[in-house]
Amino acid sequence: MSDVKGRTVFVPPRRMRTETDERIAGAGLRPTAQRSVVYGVLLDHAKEHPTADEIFIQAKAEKPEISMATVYNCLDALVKHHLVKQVHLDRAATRYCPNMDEHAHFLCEMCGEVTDFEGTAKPRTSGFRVPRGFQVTQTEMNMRGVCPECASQEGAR
Amino acid sequence: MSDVKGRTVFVPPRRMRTETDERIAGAGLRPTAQRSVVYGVLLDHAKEHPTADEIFIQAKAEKPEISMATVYNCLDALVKHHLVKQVHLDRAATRYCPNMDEHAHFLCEMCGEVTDFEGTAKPRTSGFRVPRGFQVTQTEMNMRGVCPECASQEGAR
DNA sequence: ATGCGATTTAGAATTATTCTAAATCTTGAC
DNA sequence: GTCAAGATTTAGAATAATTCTAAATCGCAT
Repeated sequence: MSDVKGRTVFVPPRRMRTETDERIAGAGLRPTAQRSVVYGVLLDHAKEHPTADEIFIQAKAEKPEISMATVYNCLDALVKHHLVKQVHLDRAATRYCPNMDEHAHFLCEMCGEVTDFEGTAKPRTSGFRVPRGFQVTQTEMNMRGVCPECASQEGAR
Repeated sequence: MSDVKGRTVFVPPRRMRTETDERIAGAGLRPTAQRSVVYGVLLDHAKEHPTADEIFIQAKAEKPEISMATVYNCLDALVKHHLVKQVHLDRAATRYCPNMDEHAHFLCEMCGEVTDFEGTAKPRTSGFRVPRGFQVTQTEMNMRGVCPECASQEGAR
């Protein structure tokens, strides 16, 4: 491993390039190049809550051989290992979210953008009665309405 | 309108048979036979949160000429007029819920059953920060875990 | 070096849903 | 009541997202 002048240079194997691989490995998954790219793309675009399709396009830019099936495989693996959440707000394509802190999702019904709202909802304090015997392992709060950008456009008309 | 003996008999037109039509009309929709059947089926099976497919099968039993497209049309109309809610808990077929009281949905990850949990979650008190400028018109709380039946089966093994 | 299970891949298959265009129904004007 | 106009329904085709399949490839453990 050396450059043209003969000096030894550290060329990190793609698989160790970033923190992504450590997180993938830490979750008990083999950190393959594809998983790394997919997770990386998702982390870079967390705000946008991209769909598999959108992730595929970005991933392809970094790694042209990647296939759609692999994007789905990787996303499934990441979801199973709790690095990523699926977001289902309507019947449109599933969106993916790498923010594992508890938060709500807000869907703007005018522009379709999804925004994270920070906070937590303990089943107990949320205002819902959890009947005896039900074991709740995950809660998810979704809201819909109009985002500030769309609201101001509305007002302007 | 009379029976074989010549006596006058009240044969209610299908469209006025039940309260369903009044509710449909009340929501500003023309109460057609199909809408009535679809809404009726949904009300009768509210607990099961049926899919369009399941509703189609039941509706077909009552009205054999009904088509799948019509079931979708009717459901869309009912949703638009706030008589029915769509439930999207995962990528599986959309489920429909005629319970318009605020409530949470619980999905059992073992058997797939959906259960309603009563309660309310005001966006403000829910524990989530709604940033200034966002207008929230609807909130929905979803939980997942194990239902009592599945939990006891688990324990028994 | 070699074999084995895990992963990736292209493309086919599936599934839920939406679209299309024609037929039918309903309503309101006359 | 009759008729036109618009709404609704219908069968079937089309679409979109996802899953499946079987073969190729990878990468670790021997």
